[in-house]
Parts: sequence; structure tokens; C-alpha cells
Amino acid sequence: MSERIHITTAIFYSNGTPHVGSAYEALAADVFARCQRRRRGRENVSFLSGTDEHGDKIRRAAMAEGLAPKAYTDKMSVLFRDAFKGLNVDLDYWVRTTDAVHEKFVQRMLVETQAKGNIEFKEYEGLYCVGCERFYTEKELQQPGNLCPTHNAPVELIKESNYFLKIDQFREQVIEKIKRDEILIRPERYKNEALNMLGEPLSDLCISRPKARMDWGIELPFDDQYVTYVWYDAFWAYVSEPASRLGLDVFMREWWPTTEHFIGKDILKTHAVYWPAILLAAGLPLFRSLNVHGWLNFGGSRMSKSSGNVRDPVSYEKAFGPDVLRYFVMREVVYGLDGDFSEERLTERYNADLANDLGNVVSRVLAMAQRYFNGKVSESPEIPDLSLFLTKKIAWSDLLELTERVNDDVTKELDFKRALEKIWAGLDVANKYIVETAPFSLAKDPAKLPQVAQILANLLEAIRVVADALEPFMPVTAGKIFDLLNVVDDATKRAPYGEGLKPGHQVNAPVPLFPRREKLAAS
RNA sequence: GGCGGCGUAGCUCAGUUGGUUAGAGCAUGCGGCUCAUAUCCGCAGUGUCGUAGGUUCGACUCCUACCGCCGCCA
Repeated sequence: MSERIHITTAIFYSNGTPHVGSAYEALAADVFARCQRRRRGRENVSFLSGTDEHGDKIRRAAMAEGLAPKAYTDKMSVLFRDAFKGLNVDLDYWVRTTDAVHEKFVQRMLVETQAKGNIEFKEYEGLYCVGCERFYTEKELQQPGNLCPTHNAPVELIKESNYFLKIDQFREQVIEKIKRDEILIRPERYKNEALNMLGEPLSDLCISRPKARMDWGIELPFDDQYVTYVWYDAFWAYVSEPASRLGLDVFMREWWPTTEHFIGKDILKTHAVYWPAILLAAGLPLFRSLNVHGWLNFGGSRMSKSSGNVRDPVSYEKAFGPDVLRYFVMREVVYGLDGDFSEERLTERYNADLANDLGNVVSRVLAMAQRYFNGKVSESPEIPDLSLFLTKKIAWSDLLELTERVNDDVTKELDFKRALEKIWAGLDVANKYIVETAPFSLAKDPAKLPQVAQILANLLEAIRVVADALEPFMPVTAGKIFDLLNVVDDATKRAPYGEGLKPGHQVNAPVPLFPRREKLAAS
């Protein structure tokens, strides 16, 4: 049996609508998940996402719309789920922190953690920022006036009793795990940052709120005057549903230790410091890795609601066609670094890569197959002897084992960009091969038709392999290409080069996959 | 203030343990082909590799200082 793997996006805080940045994270995780499914089989991969629906900010957002919190999050959660669905993010679990299954699970973890003596009840006086929903030390605040560094607003002095998680006891252990890559943080730059964050002793982590002040959370099983919410609550969304469905023991043994979290760099600290501590405090094993990505900016500046440049990802997918946003963010952004999104750039990529390269090469090959042989493949594909041509840049090897090499880039290096570059190198080879062999010239001489048949068999097979390698990135497009090639069974789709299309196979006439667009023709 | 990252062709970036004329894509110019979505192929470039020193037979690649941008921590 292949090793199982659990993959998650962050659990999205549902006080706003999904934007291109949240879509980016879901898309990266989705491509990763699809590559893993090809390796291990669908039944050995679990891909989870969901919405974080508790806390003061949600309650306030709901009130602002005149809705009960639950009614509000019902609406928001669907927006996220449908946005991801619209981008063909293929999830196995969609978790909501207000689901009964989840709430019950969090309560169970609280009981476990308390039984282990890792929760303490104590009075606390501190400076609290409502916007951040957290306490600050005076040193962290901007002076004068004790201003919250994030909201630039005064904090309140609050005195209350709360439940705290004693996490400093786990600090050394977490440091060791990160140093030894047992918690693998990549790209490596973020590993150093995480270790930095663990350099100082950790103060106890407050995990409750008195209902009197904030009741939109999960009631503590050992004190009905308190709720838990946001971080403590949301982390468990990675676990609650699958653990409830499969049984906690089974899930923890077979799935959890291989967990790959996809997160943004803004929540590195919570995931590298607090989350391991929360798990250890509950007596549970740790996840395998944190895959940290940067921001997706818009036209050079940070995408945020306040600057009014939030874009709805699905509108781009609709305007440009399926798979286009998927292609763009995976090709354009280096995983781990900030990237930039703009309609201009999207249009450029669309025309240069999708219309001119991918769409056109499929079109020209199928057109020749149709014109010269009525779409019939009459030779077995071979690896052409390229030494026959004078041009030296051609390497048919770019097309051999393409899927495996692309898969490695994604699963081992998180290098989505390089993976796509390899696929496009394959398209280059096909185009150069056409120019060098000029089948359209050979076809004028009936005696040379067998040669043409061989060239086209090679090219059609090359396109089939490209579609196969492209599938995790552009599932709809890959499907269209397979339809054009009239390939229906998985065995043929996934065959190594040379073992796919057979003589006698019939392919269809071309249909433009990506019609060229005028610049800035979006929306 | 402490730690770390980045600064390479007009634009976006690659450059593995220091070694021959520093690369790719896009954009630009010229030439070729006509099967194809006016697409494709070839050729041509331009770069004081942030600045100033240092180590070395030799540095984009190592060291030091400085400038600029950014992140994390305080």
C-alpha cells in the first residue's frame, strides 16, 4: 500500500469574500494534491479546506449585515466553497468550524488537554486589541498611547480570568523537530524565521473568552461560562472531520503524520509555534510540513479590502476560460516569494503561452492529421533521430518521462513554475520538429506520405504526453485535448511516450482551445 | 536596535560546490516557412552582474564596509 498523505489549505477566516490571494493558496494545494493522487492513488490522498467562522470579527460583520452569526457564515462559507469549486479545486473535505462534528471534536481535545494538566485557569490583566482579538504586551505596542501595531488604534485594559495553555514546556521539542526537518518548513528561508520566533520563552496561550464578553465560539466542556474561538478552534479544523469519520486513532496513525499544510507567510508563527504546541499538549503526533507561500499582489501593491483592489478570482476564470487563472498563478509566481497579479500580465501570458504555444501547436498538428490522413494515425510513435536536423536545440528527451519530471518538481520542490516550464519546453520541441521536418512540404509528394505519417504519429503522441503532464495544472484543458485526440481510457492517457496512440487510432478535427485576446480585454 | 533576505538585459527572473565568450521568457528589429488561432522557426542585440575595497592564478558566485528595497523579531 502506498503511503497516505493529508493535505490542507489554511482554514479561511470568513469575514470577507474570497479573493485572488486565497484562490492562489487553494490552487497551489490543489495542484500538489492532484500530483500526489497520481503517485499514490486517489484513495491515499486526503485534501482538506474550509472556513473559520467563530470570533468577534465575524460576529461584528454579521451584525453589520443584520444577520445572526450563523446565518452570516452560512452565506460566507458557501461563497468560498463555490469559488474553489469554480476553479476546479478538488477537495475531499470541506470543514466549517461551526459544524457540530467539529465543535464536538474541539471539546474532546479540550478535555484531553486538560486531563494532561496542560490547561491552567488564572486571572489575567492585559492590554487587549479588539481588532486582533488578542492581548499585547506594552513592548509590542506603539508608543505613545499604547496603539495596536496592526490597527493603529488604542487597546483596552481588560482584567479577567481565562483558561491558558501552558506551551513553553514544548518549546525545546518543537525547536528540535524543526531543526531536524521532522517538521519540514519550506522554502528554507521560513525555517530560519520560525526558529527565530522560538528563540524566546513562550508565554501561556490564552484559549478562552468569557461568554459575557464574546459568546460566538465553542463552549468549554468544563466551564459553561466560557467559549474557545479563533486560533485554538480553527487549528482543529485540520483534524476534526477526517478524525471523526475515520476514527481518531486510525487518522492519527495513517494520515496525520504525513500532513502537508499550505499556508501564507502571515500565519507562519501560529503554525510553527502554537500549532505544534497545541498538538503536543493534547498528546498527539505532529504534522510533517509547512509549505509557506508569499503574497499575491495586485498591480504591484498589496491586495486588501481597504485599498479596494480585491478581485474576485472566479470572474477571471469566467472571462478567460477555465484553467487560465490556475495556469497564470502557477506559472508566474515562485512559490514562497511574493508575486504580482495584473490583467495585463494575465493577457500577455494568455496570448503568448496558451494561445500561441499550447493552443496553436495542438491545432496545427490535428489540422495536418485531418488533412493528410483524415485523422487516422497510421504509424507507431517513435523517438525521432534528431541528428538528422541541423538545429541543435532540439531534444526530444524533453518529452520523455515528462509527467514524472513535472510531478517531481511539484511534489519534491514545490516548484510549480519550473514544472510548467518543462511542459512548455516540450511544446517548443514539437514546434521546432515541425519546422525542421516540414511535413506539410513532404505531403505534396505522395511517395513521402509514409514519412509524414510517422512525423504526425510522433507529434500526436507528444501532444498526448503534454496533456497528461498538464492535467494537474489544467484539468479542463487536458480533458479537452484528450477529447480532441479521442483518448478516453486512463491507461492510454497516462502511458509513457511511445505506448499511447496506436496505428489505426482516429483523432478529431481541431477546435481552438484558447482564442487570442486583445490586450486588456478582461472582465 | 538585533537577525535574515534581496539588488543580474527595457520588463519578469535563472545562474548548482568560485573556472573558459553571464543565460531564459516577454517586449523590440531583421530574415525564413505557410500545416496552424497573423500562429511557428532562425538570427541580432544591448548588461560597469547595487557601490567601494579585499582574498584568489581566476568571483555574479567567498570576505568586509556602504547604499537602496523588504521581511521577521525586539
